[in-house]
Amino acid sequence: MDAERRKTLEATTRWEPGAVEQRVFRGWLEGGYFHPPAEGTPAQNYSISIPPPNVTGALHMGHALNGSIQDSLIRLNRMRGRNTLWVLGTDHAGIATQAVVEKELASQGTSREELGREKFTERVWEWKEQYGSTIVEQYKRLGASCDYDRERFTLDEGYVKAVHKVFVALYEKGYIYRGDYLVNWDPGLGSAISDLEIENREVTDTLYEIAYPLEGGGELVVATVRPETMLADTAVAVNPDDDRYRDAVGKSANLPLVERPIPVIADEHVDPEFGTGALKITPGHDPNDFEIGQRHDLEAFSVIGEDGRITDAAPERFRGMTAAEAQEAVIAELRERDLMRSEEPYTHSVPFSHRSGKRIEPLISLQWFCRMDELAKPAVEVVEDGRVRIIPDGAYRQYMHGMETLPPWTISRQLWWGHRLPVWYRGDETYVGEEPPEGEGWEQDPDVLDTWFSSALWPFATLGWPDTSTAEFKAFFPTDVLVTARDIISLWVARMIMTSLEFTEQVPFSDVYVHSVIQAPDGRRMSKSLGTGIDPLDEITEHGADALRFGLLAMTSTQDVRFSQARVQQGRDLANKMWNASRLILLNARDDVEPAPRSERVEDRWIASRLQRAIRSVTESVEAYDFSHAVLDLYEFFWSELCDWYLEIVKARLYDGEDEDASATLLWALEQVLALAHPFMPFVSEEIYSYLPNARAEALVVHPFPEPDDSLIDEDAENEIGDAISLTRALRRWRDLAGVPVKQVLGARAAARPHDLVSRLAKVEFSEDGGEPIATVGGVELLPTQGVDAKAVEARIEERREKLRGEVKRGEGKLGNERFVAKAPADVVDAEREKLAAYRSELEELGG
RNA sequence: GGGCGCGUAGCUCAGCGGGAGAGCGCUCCCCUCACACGGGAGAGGUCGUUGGUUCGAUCCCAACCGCGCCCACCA
Repeated sequence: MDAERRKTLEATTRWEPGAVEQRVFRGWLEGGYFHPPAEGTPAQNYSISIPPPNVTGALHMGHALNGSIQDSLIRLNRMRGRNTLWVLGTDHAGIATQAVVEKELASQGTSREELGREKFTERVWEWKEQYGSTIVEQYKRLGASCDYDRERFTLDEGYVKAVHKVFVALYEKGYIYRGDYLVNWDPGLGSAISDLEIENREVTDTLYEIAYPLEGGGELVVATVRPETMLADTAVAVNPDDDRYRDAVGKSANLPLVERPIPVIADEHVDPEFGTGALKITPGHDPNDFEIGQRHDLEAFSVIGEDGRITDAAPERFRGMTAAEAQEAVIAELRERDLMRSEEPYTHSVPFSHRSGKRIEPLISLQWFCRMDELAKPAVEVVEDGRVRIIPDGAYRQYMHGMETLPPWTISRQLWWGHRLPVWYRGDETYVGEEPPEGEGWEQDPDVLDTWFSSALWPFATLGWPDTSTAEFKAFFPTDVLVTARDIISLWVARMIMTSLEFTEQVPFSDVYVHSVIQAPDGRRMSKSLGTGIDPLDEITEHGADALRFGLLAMTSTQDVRFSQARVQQGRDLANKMWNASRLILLNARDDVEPAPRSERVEDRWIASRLQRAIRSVTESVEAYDFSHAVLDLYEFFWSELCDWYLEIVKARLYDGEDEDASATLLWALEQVLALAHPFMPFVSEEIYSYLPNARAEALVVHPFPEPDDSLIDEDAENEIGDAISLTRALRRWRDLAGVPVKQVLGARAAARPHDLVSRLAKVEFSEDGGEPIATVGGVELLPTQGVDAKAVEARIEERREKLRGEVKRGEGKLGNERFVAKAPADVVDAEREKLAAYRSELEELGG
């Protein structure tokens, strides 16, 4: 180490992530470590495609956790020498992006309509060029080792080809079709949306009971919260087993206000217990009614149009009203004609658009759909037979559950930003093809595809598909693992599996790891609009990327978790600890020794052995996607075993400068533990690594990941040092309770002299001096010493005796139980006997 | 309504058949030449309730009480 760097190391007594992280990251980029050659086979290589963030997005806590996990896996495998690719890219996010740009236009006093479609999409592209890389830059701050030279976008040229090919192929198979069906109309967006983009909210409406006069006298009373939709009623349904209405079935009712006869039908769906047991059927505005209508061959039409106004299908006097106005008018007329039977407040859940937040208006609309059943079947099979593993179990069950019923997917959107449907019309003709049709007069369908349609192709479309001969596709597809959160299992994960099987005949990834959703500290959803969001970039600025990564990994589990600032601080503290422990080693170790575990001294064998166990447990945890234990085991080893014990033990030998073993062992252990930590805390570990003498690799990012070496496991050394640690702690406890000042050396005597470290760390001086001991701690007799508070000593001893009496009693009771001795496993009984014996002898040592 | 999961130290969470753990917080002592983002010592829990299985249950089973999520929605 040159003098300049040495000075820096000496002067920097705290890990200061800010400037260092940026510098280290530049070094990685310049080294080209994130940009693997497209060579080798998918089996040899390791690859992950990132769940593409929205171009409009900013890094939130979910991305930060998601990225931390993927980066840990990517770095681990890169260090294992595999050709490793983390595919980066962004999603064009139709609705979100269009909304952002429209907002910008509004502030400039213009609008999408004013610009026209072509100009508008140009503006969106401009916006994308200018701001689209924001989130990508934010991933860099997290330390994400994505391949920034292979960034993809769901609307780039090659990707468009993939989308068209898939659309056309599914159309030709008959899975994709166009038709008039009931869809979820989002009035805020002015577009149809899919079932998966809906959330249900509790709403209090008024439940109206309305009388429908029956043919030949009498009436049927139906209940509804949307009286205006009665204008589109095509039947009244009752349960076939409902005696009350047996006679009515088959008759016809007169639809009030419209004065149109509608049949009374019997259908299982009707719950006789609810309301009056009679249900008005409106196939044009209610999903259940739509189904019932299909079963009974009823006409389906909407009286509320896409513009939210009453259509010509309704009686003239209502036409052109908004739905709300129509509701008032309908209610007024019903009251006037004395057909309103009751009005009660009613709380129920109602669909709202995830996108615009507006209440969904189900209505009949001409849209494109994709049937899912055929695609779903193989996607269930590959998960059942283990070709795709979904971890943890809960997520597996959710996946399976979600696949049970898959209604057709509405794939067309009435937007301008996105993949335009490869569909052209001319008069009654429809042309579907990857290229525009020949001839005059064709008009392309104005709609674009649901963003998830293109996302569903992500793992293979990003690698060159439909061209399966690209080097990237051949080297990296299928990918290894998909890392995501629970909320998009059905929306995205399932569809990727479906399309991949359909078009590449391979699974897109062999593992799906589903991680926690991070909630706000108070347990609510973390969201900007609720004001509960915590910005990961603030955490990075304040505590460093390593701290945030550690914290998030330590938090995550198989269920949702609350964000814990304390865990991030724990990560920050660990980074600082790593930095400082390394300073101690690097500034004092000899640089003329070969880093290697030395076996002369028991404590050197001990740390080597403990390190192997740490490597094993950390490795096993990551491989099982148990990041929290991986990172906490690393913490425990580093802080407690390496720093608190080993460094304190070897310090003197290190300062001494003569001892080669201490330097060799320490430098070796440091290199190993830095490598072990690197996937999780890449910045500190890389920075420290740059100071190592005799470093094995040009950078830690490509240093071999440590593998546990069983030949270094030394149980004798572990026992010996373990005993010494226990004794040291017992002596320190005694000292504290007896009020002996920290600096006061205690005189002591022991039959078998304990390890030197006890003497030094517990400040005890062993001698052969005679004299009556004032206390016995773990076989060590403590001699009278200045500063001992005799009363405290006696109190403490009595306290211990009391505890021992209790333990002895407990042990005797247990062993006195014949059934325990007879039925419990022998080793359990033996252990109980040993414990009892130990307690008895210690109690005796303390004088009863 | 169906499915999944959770109730363990003041807080956030591990543990899941043989004597309760971590981080933070709290108390006491220490600015000891790597680190006060530090070191040493400690207090704190009838492991939601009630039954059951077992020699033994925080851990398995059942019921109940709270809480969360997902799916389907009885108008």
